[in-house]
Amino acid sequence: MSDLREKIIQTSLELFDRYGFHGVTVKQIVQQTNTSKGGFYHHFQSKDELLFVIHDTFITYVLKEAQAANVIHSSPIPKVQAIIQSFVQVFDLYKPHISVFYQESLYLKPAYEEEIKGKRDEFKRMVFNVIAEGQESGHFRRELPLEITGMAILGMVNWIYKWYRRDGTYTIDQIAEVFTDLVLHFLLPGKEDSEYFRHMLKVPFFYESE
Amino acid sequence: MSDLREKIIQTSLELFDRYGFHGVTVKQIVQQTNTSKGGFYHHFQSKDELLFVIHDTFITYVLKEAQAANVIHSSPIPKVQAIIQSFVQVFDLYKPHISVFYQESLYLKPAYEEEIKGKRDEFKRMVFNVIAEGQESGHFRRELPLEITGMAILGMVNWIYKWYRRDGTYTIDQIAEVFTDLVLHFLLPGKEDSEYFRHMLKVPFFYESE
DNA sequence: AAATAAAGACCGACTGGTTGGTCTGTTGTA
DNA sequence: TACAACAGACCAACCAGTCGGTCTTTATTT
Repeated sequence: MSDLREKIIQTSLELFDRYGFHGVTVKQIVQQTNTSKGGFYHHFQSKDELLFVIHDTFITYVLKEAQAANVIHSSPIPKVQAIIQSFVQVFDLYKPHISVFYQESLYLKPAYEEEIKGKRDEFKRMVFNVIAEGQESGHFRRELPLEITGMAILGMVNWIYKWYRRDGTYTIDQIAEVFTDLVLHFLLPGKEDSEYFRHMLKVPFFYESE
Repeated sequence: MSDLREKIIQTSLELFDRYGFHGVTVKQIVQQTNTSKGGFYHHFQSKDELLFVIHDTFITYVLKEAQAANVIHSSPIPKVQAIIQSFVQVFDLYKPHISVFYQESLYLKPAYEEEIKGKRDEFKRMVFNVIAEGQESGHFRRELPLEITGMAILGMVNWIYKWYRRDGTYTIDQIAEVFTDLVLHFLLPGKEDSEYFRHMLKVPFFYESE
């Protein structure tokens, strides 16, 4: 495959990450890449297609990782660990992709958007399934509403793109460890929750009273 | 104060929420609002100022709420409860504002950006402080790295704007209850952690071995 | 109270600069 | 010779913002 194509993607990624998709012109991209409009449009049908390609390479990768983690393990607990682990680590590998993914997905043309949405939903479904399995098998707290708990997990991980820096205090692996710890702490049933309930004004709605 | 100004903001909010800041032209805004370019630019210096106003009304509100919650309670646990509660509820009140806030903040002009950043950082600092207090007083697990834990909480809550719908399965109050439960479950030391550690491959780096 | 002045609110045709994309080439190479 | 890879001048569309002007409300003077 062409060398220029990859170079254009890399350059665009850096520019989009800093200035946003709409803050970068095709002219800027080709100048920064040392090529021309002709070069650009030889490899991409449009600026929108470039946006799609960036989205797609990222979500495809994440999906594959999750599927792998899902197959390797059988018990819900290691599954959750593996999925969170690999999911968090993606933010080190694909940070610029991810920024674009979450900031600019609104601007994907309908045809592109549909394809991305399909893969994104499949990933979400996988995460939810693992939690549901754990609840059914009794490993995880049954009283937790699946939807809310699942989105809480996706949220805390996804948000990483807003604050993670390679030269920050903690490595991506350390972050993954802490996140796994946090998630397991609220998923696993813990003894009597007396200490917890003592500080609550009322019993939360989702606790089965029986 | 003028009625038109508010009407413009409301219309813009709906349009930005659906099509993004760059997907909406001033012309569209004034047509949808039944006014004119003149009407628009009489109330706003620029399209960018409108973007700033939306950012500012939201973050100012959140900050005030957090400060109130901070003052009312003295013990860390009710503080955390109150802050999460009010923070989550904001997503019902200000959903479109928040979408714009997180999707388009990249496009704020430097002067505007600085002002927003100041308030946003102050809010973040407050959340972190509450956790730190709880750790010092022994209410919360000391081994958790403040930075990562804090960002996990901010992440799970902030992400709500991506999935919350008023006509969804759960009300915003129910979501707030579950989130409070999740957070307290990973903050509070409770359960001896044997059940948890049994499933870990190794002791996480942040556990003080003492 | 009437007349007049001044200020504020709003209108909409117009513009200057920008931008994604095109098109006609040119170069290298198999 | 044929074709892919790239160059770069060019264009039509679009868009934020302007500006001279109108209408309405408020303030000031007579």
